[in-house]
This record gives sequence, structure tokens and C-alpha cells, in this order.
Amino acid sequence: MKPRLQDVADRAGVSMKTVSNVINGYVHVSEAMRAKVLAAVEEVGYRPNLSARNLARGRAGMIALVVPQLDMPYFASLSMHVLEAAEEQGWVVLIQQTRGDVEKERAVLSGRFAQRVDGLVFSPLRVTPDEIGQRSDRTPLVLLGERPADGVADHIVVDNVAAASLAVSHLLDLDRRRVAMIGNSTVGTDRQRFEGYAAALAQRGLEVDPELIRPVPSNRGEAGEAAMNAILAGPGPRPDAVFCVTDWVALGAVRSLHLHGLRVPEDVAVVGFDDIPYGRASTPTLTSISPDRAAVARAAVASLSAQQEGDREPREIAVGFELVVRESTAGMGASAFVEPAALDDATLPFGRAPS
Amino acid sequence: MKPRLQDVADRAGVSMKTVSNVINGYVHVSEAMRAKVLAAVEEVGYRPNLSARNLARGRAGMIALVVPQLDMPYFASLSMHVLEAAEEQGWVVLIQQTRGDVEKERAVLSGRFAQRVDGLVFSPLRVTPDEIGQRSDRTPLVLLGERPADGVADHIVVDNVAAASLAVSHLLDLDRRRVAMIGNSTVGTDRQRFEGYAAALAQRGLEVDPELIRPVPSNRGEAGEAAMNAILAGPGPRPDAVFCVTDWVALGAVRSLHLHGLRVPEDVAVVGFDDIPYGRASTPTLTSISPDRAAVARAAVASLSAQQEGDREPREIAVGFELVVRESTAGMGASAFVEPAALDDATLPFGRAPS
DNA sequence: ATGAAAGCGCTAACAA
DNA sequence: TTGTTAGCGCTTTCAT
Repeated sequence: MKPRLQDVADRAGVSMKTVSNVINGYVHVSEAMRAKVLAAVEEVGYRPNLSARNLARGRAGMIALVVPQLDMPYFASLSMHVLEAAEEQGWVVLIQQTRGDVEKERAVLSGRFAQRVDGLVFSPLRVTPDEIGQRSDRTPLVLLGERPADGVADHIVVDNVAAASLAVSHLLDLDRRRVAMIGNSTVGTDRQRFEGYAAALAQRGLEVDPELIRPVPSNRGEAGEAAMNAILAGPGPRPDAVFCVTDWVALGAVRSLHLHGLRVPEDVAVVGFDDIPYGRASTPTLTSISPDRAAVARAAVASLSAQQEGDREPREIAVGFELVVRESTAGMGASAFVEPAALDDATLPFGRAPS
Repeated sequence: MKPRLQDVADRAGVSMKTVSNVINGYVHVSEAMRAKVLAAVEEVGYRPNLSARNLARGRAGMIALVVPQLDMPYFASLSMHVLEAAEEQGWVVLIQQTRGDVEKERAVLSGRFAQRVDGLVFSPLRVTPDEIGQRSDRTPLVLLGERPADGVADHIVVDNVAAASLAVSHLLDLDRRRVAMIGNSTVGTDRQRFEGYAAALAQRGLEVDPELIRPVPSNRGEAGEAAMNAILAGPGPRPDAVFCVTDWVALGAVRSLHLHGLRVPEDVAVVGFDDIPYGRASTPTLTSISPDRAAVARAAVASLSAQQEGDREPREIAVGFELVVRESTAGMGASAFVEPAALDDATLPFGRAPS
């Protein structure tokens, strides 16, 4: 049926081994030989059978990417990059969704997986570092973002403190002085972002006003809207800027401001976090911290490769980010839709990862 | 190392074949035997090696999903559903992006693929039905949405005419009489949506006013914004409603209306197409046609299964859709963020596909 | 530098 | 109903 390695060997008049050597880029093959084999490959239209190759090599040929939900813009974009990074390593990516279900997350950790995989890129929402540390499965694992990893596995992170600080400094640079924050100041990633927020204020000699901090029960738009409503209903003078822990939350805050008849950014400037594509299409377009997702993806895949090679020291790996300035802080004059191709325009580079 | 079929057989004191029978759900196995084998599977912690299974069965164990770009909300959501549908068939999904590159699309068609796959779910942007018809590769193929297929392969579609007609009828029900359309009236999917638009108008005895129709060079937000600007700059009285061929375009139109000081929906009602998640977070939230993506995904996977079983008659398969009414037509009083869980609320059911 | 042959773990004829 | 065994297509010692 489909041409096999043997067919190529026959056509070229050599052994399977030689063909295999050529295909796998083994160095000690004469140029003439290589050319001859390659020609034969062309002629018969050969393409390797990955199932067989993986069986022989003792690997699965795929890794799993476990995310809460693929239709969340951040994870959609991240997945795109993981796909690309994994392809370079000859890995196919099996994407699995947890939808924030603890049981599903546990199942993933304990290796109860539909398929056997060479590695696991996991973006947990619920499981604790303890649980992760105690897992029995030996599949290489790398954790993404959000929850702390406490050294139980490789962990790819952006420097949330620095990023938040950059975002808030941008607001202060615009002469805003009452900068609110929507997000939890005591827990997880939000806490780090709060630290950055506080640090930026401190740098200008400003104090944190607890009235201006509102936690959100979830990172959804409606939560952001409710939190903004609460802030506006507070006793003190109205804030002139808001830093939101995610873009979804920021979109909700913008909505609330709108409904209160306040203009963004004239009355209140808004900055988000994540740089989801929608931030480019909203009215106004949304200023946001943009994690270098491509770098996250590359680092994750590289980590799995390294672990497969036997490297089992858990590391924390930081990747870069940028502040993308759009209308929600810079005003309507800034730019309209800033779509990917033109993304560089309104961008302040920052801490790009070396690789 | 990892337990193999033989290990289970040894543990249970039976042959590999018996274990294989149990694992694959072969019917003629005694209950006692089955229980014994299952116990042994548990004890040794066995999980099948898919590479080996696929090699033996002569299948790849995966299908490819080829989309323009994974971080576009529509495709992100679609991918999510394809993942789920494929999993039920024991298929892993390899996602590949074309980014609208004709060459990449051609490569896919001609089977120049990184991996060998059992089937291809392809959402083309550029290649013509002719090219598709002439492909030499015999891998089962199913086409999604957009471009017509002309009977060269299975094709999953929503009834664009009916959907557009429903959207426009909704506008007319709100007593709008000057309904504009942003989208190309002469080509591809847009043409079908135009037909629906025209049909809805005709049903009320209204005529199509060419002044109110604007094509867009792309389905991006900025194109929608430009088109809306053009319509507003037109000579006749201003429209009181707009039907946009995609949500991105609609978001751009909303933006344009905003910048012109017009209120949505009081002055101009807007309806989009696709129901991208952002439509739930925008201000105002966006009324839209929501294709039944889960059904699209199921139908696509089912098509590949059927083709694998030897069914090679190309079919056109229609799936259902709904009109999701939100603020851009119903007004701010309607509802705030309508997120998935609560999605049913503001929904008019329509033409759900049988399966 | 190239060839011969032994598996990788599983499925499916064929036997029993 | 269960067991035996020959491949599936490739990689990889071990020879040459």
C-alpha cells in the first residue's frame, strides 16, 4: 500500500539501514549515497510511519497540553505557540481541557490519561503544589503560570511583580494619582501583581488606599464589572485609573465605567493583563501587559526535552513581557485596531527572555 | 519498565489474546474471565501503548485539524469541540495552522504532512474547490464552513441563508426599516448571507438599497469600522440597523458608531455572525448568530469515520444555529455579561440539527 | 560506510 | 472461548 522504508531501499539498491541513516540525518553517509537515497524517497513518495518509529524508539511522539479551556483567548493563543514549539521537537500535541474541574486535574497528575505521552504541559487551576509534589507518575511535567509550584516541578512564569509594576507606573506616568486595583491582594498570582502595584506606588511616594482595592471571585467580565461598581460606590473621591488583574476583568470594569457615564481614559484610565485579542477590538482598545506567550511555549517544550534527557532538577523559568499601550490609557487618538501584524507600533519592549 | 500486555496476561494466568479481547471489548468473553483480567490490569497498572496498537491496526490514531489560526475565537471554540468529538473515536487531534497561506493549504491537500493521519478536517480560506477535487492524496477529508465544496468532499455547513434571514428578521421585528449590511454581496459565504438578508427584507416588502451594502476586504475589525464609516458618510438617511457578516466586523462597526456619537442600539442596532466569546464582553454585548459548533465538530468527525469505513460519496451536511439576542439589539436593559452557563436565557432556538 | 537481523508492544489470523 | 504466532514499519545493535 503506502511505500515503506524497504521500498525506498529496494529502489535505491541499498539496505534499510542506509535509508534510515539518511532520513535521520546520521552523519557518516557519503554525499553520493545520500543523494541517491533522497532521490528514491522522492520517487516512491515515501513518508515515515510515525507509529512504527515511535514504537521502535520507545517514545510516544506526543505530549499533552492540559489547559482549563481552549476557547479562552489566553489559552487559545498559548496552545497555538505550544503547537509550534512542539512540532520542532517532532512532538504532536494532545490538548486536554479540565474546565477547572479538580478531579480532572488530579486525573492528569496521576497519569490516568487517555494516551501515553512523553510529557505534560499543565496549566493548573485547582490542585495544590503538595498534590503535585506527591504524584507517583514519572512522566515529565512542566507547570505554567498562575499557581506557585514550590519547586515540585519545572515552572514557567512571567515576573508578575515586575509586570504589574510596569503597568501601574505607566498609569502614574500619565499623572494619575488615585489608581485602583481590581484583583485579590492576598492570594496566588494576584498577590504578586498586587505587590507590583504597591511597589510602583511606593516608588512615587504614594500610599495604598484599601478602599481602592477590590478582590474578584473569578477572572470573568461580570466580576470585574461588579468590582468596579463597588469601587465607584465607595466613600472617597473617585479613582482616575484602574489596574485589573486580567483583561476580562478590565473589560468588565470598562463596561461599568461606561454605564456610570464615565469616559475611558479621560475620566478613568484602565489597564489589563494578558493581552487577549479582544483587547484590540474593544472600545476603547485595551492597554495591557502582554506575556511573551511564544517564549512560554518554547520554554515549556524545552523543559520537557531536558527532562526526557534525564534532567530532573525542578527549575523556575522566567519569560519576558511587554506593556502594550492602547486607547484605554492613551486615548482615542492613539490608534484604532492594533492587529497582530502591526503590533509593534504601540509597544514598549521589556525584559524579553534571552532565548 | 512499563507493564505490557504480556505482563497482564502473566498476572492473570491467561494468554495475551484473552487480555486483548477484554481490553478491546470483544463480546465472547466469560464474565469471570473479564473480571479476572480487569483485576490484573489494575494490579500491574497497565495502559496500552498506542503506538504499538496503531501500528498493528494499520492506522495512525490521529486526525489533523487544519484551521487558519488557533487564536481566532471561532476556531479556538471549534477546535475545542473537535477535540472532544475525536476523543470519542479514539482519535488524537493534530492541529495545524495555515494563517491563510495558500501554499500551506495546498501542502495540506497534497498530503505533504508532518505526520501520517487517518483523516483531515480542513477549514480552507484560499484553495478552490477545483484544487480540492484534483488532489491525489486519498486521506479522508472533510471541509468546514466558508467556501463552497462543489461536491468534491464532505462539507459541513450552517444554512447561511436561513441564519442571515433570521438575524435580519430580528432587526425588522424591532421596527428597524433601514437595515444596512456589511459584507460582500457577491462572493462565497457572504453572498449566501446577503441572500438571507435580501429575503428577509423582501418578506416585509422592503427593497435592498445598494447604498446600505458595503463589502469588506477582510473580516477584521478595522474593515468593519471602515465600512461603517463609509455607510455613515453616504448620501441617504442614516441606517437604523446593521447586519454584519462576522462578529469581528460587527465589533468594528460598533466602534465606528461610537466614534460618530451614535448609540447602539438606540440609534443603530447591530447584529453579528459567529457568536465569538468577545461578543459577551463587549460594550454593548453583541447580538449574533451562533452556529452549533459542537454539531459541526461531531459531524466532521463522524464524516471521517464513515469515510474510513469506505463511504466515499461526498455529502453536504447542514448543522443548526441560534440567534443569541444581546444588548446590541435589545438594549442595555437586556442583560450584562451572558457567559456560557447562562447562555440559554436570551436565546431563540432554531434549526438544531437532528443528531 | 553499509548490511543483516532482532526486537519495540500490540492485533488478528488461525488453531485448538 | 482461549491460545499461538506471524507480522505492522521502523530503529538499532552487531557485523562487515
